[in-house]
Amino acid sequence: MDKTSKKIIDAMMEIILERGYTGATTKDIAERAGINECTIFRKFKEKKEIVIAGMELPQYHPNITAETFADIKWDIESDLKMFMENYMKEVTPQFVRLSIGLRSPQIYQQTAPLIMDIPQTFLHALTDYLCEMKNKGKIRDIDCDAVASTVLSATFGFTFLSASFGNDLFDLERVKYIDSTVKSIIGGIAL
Amino acid sequence: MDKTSKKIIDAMMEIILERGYTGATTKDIAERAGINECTIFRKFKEKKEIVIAGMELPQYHPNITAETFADIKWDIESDLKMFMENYMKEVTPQFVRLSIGLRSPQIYQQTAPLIMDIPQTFLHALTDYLCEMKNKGKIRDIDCDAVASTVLSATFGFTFLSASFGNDLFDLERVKYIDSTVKSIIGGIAL
DNA sequence: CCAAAATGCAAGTGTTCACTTGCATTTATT
DNA sequence: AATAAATGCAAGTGAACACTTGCATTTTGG
Repeated sequence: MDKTSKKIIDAMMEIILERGYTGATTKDIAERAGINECTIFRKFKEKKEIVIAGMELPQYHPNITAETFADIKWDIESDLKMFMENYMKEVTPQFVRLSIGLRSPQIYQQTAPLIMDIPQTFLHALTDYLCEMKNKGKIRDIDCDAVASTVLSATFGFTFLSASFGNDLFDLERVKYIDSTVKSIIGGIAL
Repeated sequence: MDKTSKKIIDAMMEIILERGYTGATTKDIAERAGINECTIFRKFKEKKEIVIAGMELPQYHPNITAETFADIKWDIESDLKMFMENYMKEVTPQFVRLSIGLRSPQIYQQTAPLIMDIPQTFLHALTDYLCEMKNKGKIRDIDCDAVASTVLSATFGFTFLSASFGNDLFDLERVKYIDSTVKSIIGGIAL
């Protein structure tokens, strides 16, 4: 990846964050990248391609793979926390806001698979983990798919709502949220 | 609200669902509404106004108020289910997809408060409920804010992810998800 | 039936946008 | 130093878009 292309991608991503995909005009991109507008089209066939190329950079594509959740201790509390923490470490508020911009209908077809990949990886890893824990007899006889869905939704939901509405909605730190969520799901809130 | 304005709003909302706000051109809107383009501007000062007017219609604005969650039985299991079910009844997949379109930067400033209002109402109602349950000695001595945040996130997360990715992500019915989530949070999954 | 209001129709305006072209200049490679 | 590749510059193109105007026609309400 040459420097010029990188500058173009960076500028595009910055502006998508601020004003969305359609709000990112090639003129603006060129200005922010400090290059000439026509250079954009020497590097990329069309505007769309900038985003697609950008999403392939690790910088703009949270590195969530099976290995992200490999540090398992076979202790349900610390492991669930690890799952949630490692997800939130990769899926930053900035990426969430960016991914909203990447949902622009003009590019969604191309970006959707890459966006969906993240929850999917989380879900599979967690489901596998819970099943193993069940087999080991370390947790109750639960529906692993369903519980994994709950943890994913709780993790994604908090991440998304925090990124969208900031402290206007939640009056709660990430660490405290994870701690409380894990405790509830493990120990329950009933008497 | 006269019939013509309603037709314009309906057409606009339909197209936003399909192609987003910027993808909804006034020409398209007029065509789908079966009226002339210039009529749009006789009814609305500018394109933005169509969306704003639309969001004030109950049809396009989930009716989530304190009363939505008023049917409390003071039984933690059925009440939590009620909270989640009533949220999901109002916040349909269609509204979620629409609300993604309503995040277009050109209109987000106006639409954001109306969108944020929904999780906020849920959160307040649930926090109040949990505190009362705690005072009644019907649940453990939990952090009500934190647990309410977990339930909101789990509810919103599932709704949003389902609406976004459909069955490609979750292989799970709404009812089953709610049931499993509530059971986990109440009873825990630990031995 | 009549007047007023609403809508249609057709044409147009000015702007913005993605994308192009031809040529001059800079930068990198050998 | 010579050559080739990358970039700048300036101007432009054609299309699409939000929004307008003037006038004819239809619909509505008293």
